[in-house]
Amino acid sequence: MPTKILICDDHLLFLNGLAEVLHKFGSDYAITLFSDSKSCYTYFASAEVDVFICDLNIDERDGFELIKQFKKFHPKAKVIILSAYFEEFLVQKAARMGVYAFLPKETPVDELVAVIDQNSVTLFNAPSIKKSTTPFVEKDGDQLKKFSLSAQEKQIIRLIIEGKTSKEIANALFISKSTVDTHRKNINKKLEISNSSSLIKFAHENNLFS
Amino acid sequence: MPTKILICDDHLLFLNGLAEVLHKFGSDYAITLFSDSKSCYTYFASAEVDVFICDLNIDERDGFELIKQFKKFHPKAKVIILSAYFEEFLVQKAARMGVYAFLPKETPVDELVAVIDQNSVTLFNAPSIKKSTTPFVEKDGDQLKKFSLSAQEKQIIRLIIEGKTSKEIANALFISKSTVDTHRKNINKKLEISNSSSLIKFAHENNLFS
DNA sequence: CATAAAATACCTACAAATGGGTATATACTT
DNA sequence: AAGTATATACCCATTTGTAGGTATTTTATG
Repeated sequence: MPTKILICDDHLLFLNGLAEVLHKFGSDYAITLFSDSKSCYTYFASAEVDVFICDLNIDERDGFELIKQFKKFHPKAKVIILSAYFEEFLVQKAARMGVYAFLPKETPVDELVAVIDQNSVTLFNAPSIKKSTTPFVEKDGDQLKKFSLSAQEKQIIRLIIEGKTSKEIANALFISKSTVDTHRKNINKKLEISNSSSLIKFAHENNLFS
Repeated sequence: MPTKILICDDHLLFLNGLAEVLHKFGSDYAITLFSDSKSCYTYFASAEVDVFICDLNIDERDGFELIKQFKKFHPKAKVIILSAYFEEFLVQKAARMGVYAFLPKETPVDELVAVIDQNSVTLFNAPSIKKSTTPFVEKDGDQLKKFSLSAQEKQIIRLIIEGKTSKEIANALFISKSTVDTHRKNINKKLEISNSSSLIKFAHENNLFS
């Protein structure tokens, strides 16, 4: 009996490519593909699935939400996240949700196949995962410590610098906009500033990013 | 004679998948793969390449730099960027560098194959790219410099970067706040952005000041 | 001179950010 | 056990920014 694999990723080239690669290098797989979360949702509500492979950003939506829904229908299926990002909080959240594996997209094919086929492996300590670099933290601890910004605050600063709005940051971090606003408030208070341009200026002057 | 394609992307699964898919759905291709920029660089310095497909973020490095080096050795080759991001300045920069196509990773396979095989098509107005409406690009590669900012606009950008509010800028320049708002509006329209963080990001990435 | 570009300024409306407060739960430290 | 820090989330009100429109004046350029 083939292993029923469901893959959802809005990057079509990746989606098609992954399917090809799994067919070629994998075992006996029956693979179903979706490039949008909606049709994917309606599918897994009515079909058998052994392994669910998905990205975290599918058509601007929360991949975790999709996984949560998926697990209602297939509590015993393996869920494998293939993500390009390795922020700590993403991995932690995935682990809390009972996700089977959190792998980077630069995972070798044979490793992915092994994760799909084998049942014993623990998957959150894959070698690739250790690369996870958090831009602010390791820098010059001195200058930053006097402002004592928390990890989450730094994370939010980074997203502000990238041009994200509070709403977008909330979605990216899976928290409420209210919480983002609270963090921004605290950040501004700590740094004694009153707008995001000054925040970015501060970040530049303190070499917060490479 | 096969089309010699060189692909560089640090997402191994994507890299392998893309190669498989091109072999299956494409024409006569000779495909070479690299997952890191260094070995890729040494390769294209000594081999023939017709089409160079790459990502913009390869092992934390600037894909543009890699492309620049590539074009020294293969000025006539097609360069195709497959990116997950469509920030305006990225597309602009790519066009200025003479990149042949800037496609999203969610491009259908047949479309990518068409871009590789055909020579007549202009590739910045591929259907997929229209999702991120880019007026410059549709008007051919020439008018890309058309985001020309006036002196006053640059002056205002400078003050925004310094953390000034519109009211403060108005006082500093002895003009009305309404006028400052109008300028900001025009700036955002020209740069196709919608908040000041993105403006600052743009300014830094294009070395407007420094 | 005529025309285009730039700079000026206002109106309306809505979105986003800021700053004050409160509140709960958790985690870590002393 | 008590205190501190952190993360979460909401209330309120105000300020700031964004985006559409229109319109006048100045400047530059062919």
